[in-house]
Amino acid sequence: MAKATIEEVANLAGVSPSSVSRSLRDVGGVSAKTTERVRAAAEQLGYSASPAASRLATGRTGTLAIVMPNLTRWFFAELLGGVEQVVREAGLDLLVHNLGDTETRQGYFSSGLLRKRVDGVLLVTLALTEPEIDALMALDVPVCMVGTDVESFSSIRIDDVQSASTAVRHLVNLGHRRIGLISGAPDEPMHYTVPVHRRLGYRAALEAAGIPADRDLEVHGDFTIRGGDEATTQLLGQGELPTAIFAESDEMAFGALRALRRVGLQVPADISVIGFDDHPMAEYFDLTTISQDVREQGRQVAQQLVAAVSRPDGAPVRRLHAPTRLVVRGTTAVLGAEPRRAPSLAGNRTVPGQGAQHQSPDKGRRGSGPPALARQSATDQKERRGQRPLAT
Amino acid sequence: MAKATIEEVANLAGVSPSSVSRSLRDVGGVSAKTTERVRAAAEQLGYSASPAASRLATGRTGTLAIVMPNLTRWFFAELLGGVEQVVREAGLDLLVHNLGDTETRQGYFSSGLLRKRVDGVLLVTLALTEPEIDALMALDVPVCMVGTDVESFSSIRIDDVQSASTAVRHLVNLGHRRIGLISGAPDEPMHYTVPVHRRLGYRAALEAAGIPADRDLEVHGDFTIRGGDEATTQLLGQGELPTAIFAESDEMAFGALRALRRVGLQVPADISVIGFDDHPMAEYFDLTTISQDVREQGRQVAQQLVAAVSRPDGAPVRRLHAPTRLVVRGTTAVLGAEPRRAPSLAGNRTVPGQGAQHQSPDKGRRGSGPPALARQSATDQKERRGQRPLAT
DNA sequence: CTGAAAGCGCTTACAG
DNA sequence: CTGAAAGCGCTTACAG
Repeated sequence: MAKATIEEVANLAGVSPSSVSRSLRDVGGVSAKTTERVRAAAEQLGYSASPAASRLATGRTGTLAIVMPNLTRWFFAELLGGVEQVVREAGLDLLVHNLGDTETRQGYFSSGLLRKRVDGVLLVTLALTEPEIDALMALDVPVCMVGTDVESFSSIRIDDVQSASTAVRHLVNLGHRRIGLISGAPDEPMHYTVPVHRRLGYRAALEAAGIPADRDLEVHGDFTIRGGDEATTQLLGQGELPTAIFAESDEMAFGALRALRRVGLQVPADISVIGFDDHPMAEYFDLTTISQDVREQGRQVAQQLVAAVSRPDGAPVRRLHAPTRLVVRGTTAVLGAEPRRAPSLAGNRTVPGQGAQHQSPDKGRRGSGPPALARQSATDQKERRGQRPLAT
Repeated sequence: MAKATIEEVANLAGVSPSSVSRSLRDVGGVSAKTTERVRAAAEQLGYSASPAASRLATGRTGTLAIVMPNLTRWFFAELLGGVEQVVREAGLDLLVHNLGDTETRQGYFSSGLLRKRVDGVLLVTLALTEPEIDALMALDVPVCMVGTDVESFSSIRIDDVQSASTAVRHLVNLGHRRIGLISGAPDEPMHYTVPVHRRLGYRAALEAAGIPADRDLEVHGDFTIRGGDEATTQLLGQGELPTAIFAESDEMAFGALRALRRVGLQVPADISVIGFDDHPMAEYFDLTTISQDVREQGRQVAQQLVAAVSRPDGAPVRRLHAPTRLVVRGTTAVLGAEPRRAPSLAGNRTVPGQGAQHQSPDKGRRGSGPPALARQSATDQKERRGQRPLAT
């Protein structure tokens, strides 16, 4: 029953397969009466067209692929959630490919694993090499990217440089001048651009504030909790302590908080910490951070790809910037301020992190909390003034 | 070039399409010389067979689908990681379907979204209704399940009842008798069985210890941090305090820790907390918990499905049990023991949680830490003796 | 070992 | 509006 063919439906309805095909796809050119009869017959037989046969006949696969370097880390899982939703609602299939290790990536794009198999490809935080770009273009289908971009393809990404600058400027505005950086691994095989850009933002903000660079304050944390912990320990082990730390990801910031607690340093009384991402646990730790709506980025890039796929003439290359915003919580404070206050679970204040090209309609998680406390102070004012983008 | 057909390859190699097809698929019955010529021609043209055409001709799609109620929560992302790896290595495509909301689930299985589209289906923590089971069987392809099971399909799952009992027994063995339960939502639309089973295990362990049930000690936490926080607050607001809490997930345990800290209760000096899952953050919080290797479960069930798919005669139904183990960290202690020790980051002791049917070969994350400290004590001894499974 | 031919189940000009 | 026919690009008995 589940295996009914178009011919069986045609026989039952007393029409030709052509009419069945036309009726079921709503392409018009069929009388209402025929359509009705076909619908009934199809329903009765539980018929749905064989995707393989349709694909062969039309040349369109009705399938998109998302290619990611990781499936389990928060960013990637969240992004996948947004993408899947849009793709499903568009009635397309979504293939998931994980390029977790270098071997898998090696030759992946030229291997023909995608060839003739998908109508469009979504690349996530992959910095492409020239041969990889060529192989993708040879696929002759729309390609969109998240988190990175190249000349030929559409993309969506946050401005990592600006956003990192905003984070560091927040610390500077609080009076900090000795600010440590915990960066992701700079030389790993996937060529992530994120650590490079966030470091640039860090340095730019320092320079703009007239603070001389000190390479001893830049340590590596591998984007993990453990890495952040170890990097912080390294930071604390060398000469004069920093009064603030910027971690390029919240997970590294968590590690930093642990390392600081272990040696008895109070946050933010002794040292301020700011992260990046607004990971679900960031609120738990009352962590000041740069927030980005990853799920929304997934939705938007998926919409873009879905639209591109249905255009016979190639879609124009569009480069979207997703907004970020500074979320001030309890782990940052004025340099040398009075001892710690009681930890506050509510009361996040949010400030736009950069020129927002569009505003996310989804405020879900945050919106469900208690109303923000009004914590106005001179510090806040200073912070707000500091929000003008740096000329980078 | 990427669009070469089998005919073009045949022409270039000077053979028939039949020979090309046979050569490229290694089915034998072709001379070495022909194979060689075909390989060269295919390579030169960058040829790979059109999946749509192959599928139509063979009736096999080379595709598996994984159907999940959620993509972003840790458990699901981790499982997907394990599944994707095995499926990719088997040379099959993986389609991801998210049944996040009730509407999407409504009619999903009968909708024909899977029909003629996949060679096998993986269902994750979905408690199926009878109509859903029927619709799946009508698909006439192998179906495997994770976390739940039904008569007709193969599955892998941990023993939630036994494992929850192990958790509560751990508390009982430490002298606790007034033990609160933070359970997941019992009546949500997805019909998760996990909260039901873990609650059964909780009650069974209490009963086996001769501790009378007290329904006031059972509260709901929605499987989220916030839910765990609120549930704990509820628990603290009613009469005599519990001396220990079992949270049915680590995330709810995190929420509990936060609520306890907020009211100034010391863990474990004033109150013990045990979670469930061994979430990546559990180690961070030094949380005693029940550990399961979710990625390995994904690998195993994927292997099972891959094997079933390649068997023309249906594969036998097999029900695997994945092991769990009690991981004793710093949030549980003997009732009324001396005040808190310094928090320890290393030094987890692990004890088998239940009769392990197979042993996970992957000890990755845990193995990379510092060597375990020897923290032998009377408590440990008691705990070890307590590991015999309850007759549930 | 090799190839001609039929067939998989659709879609889509084309003719009426 | 409707249908016969060709074609999408493979695979696989079948005959040699």
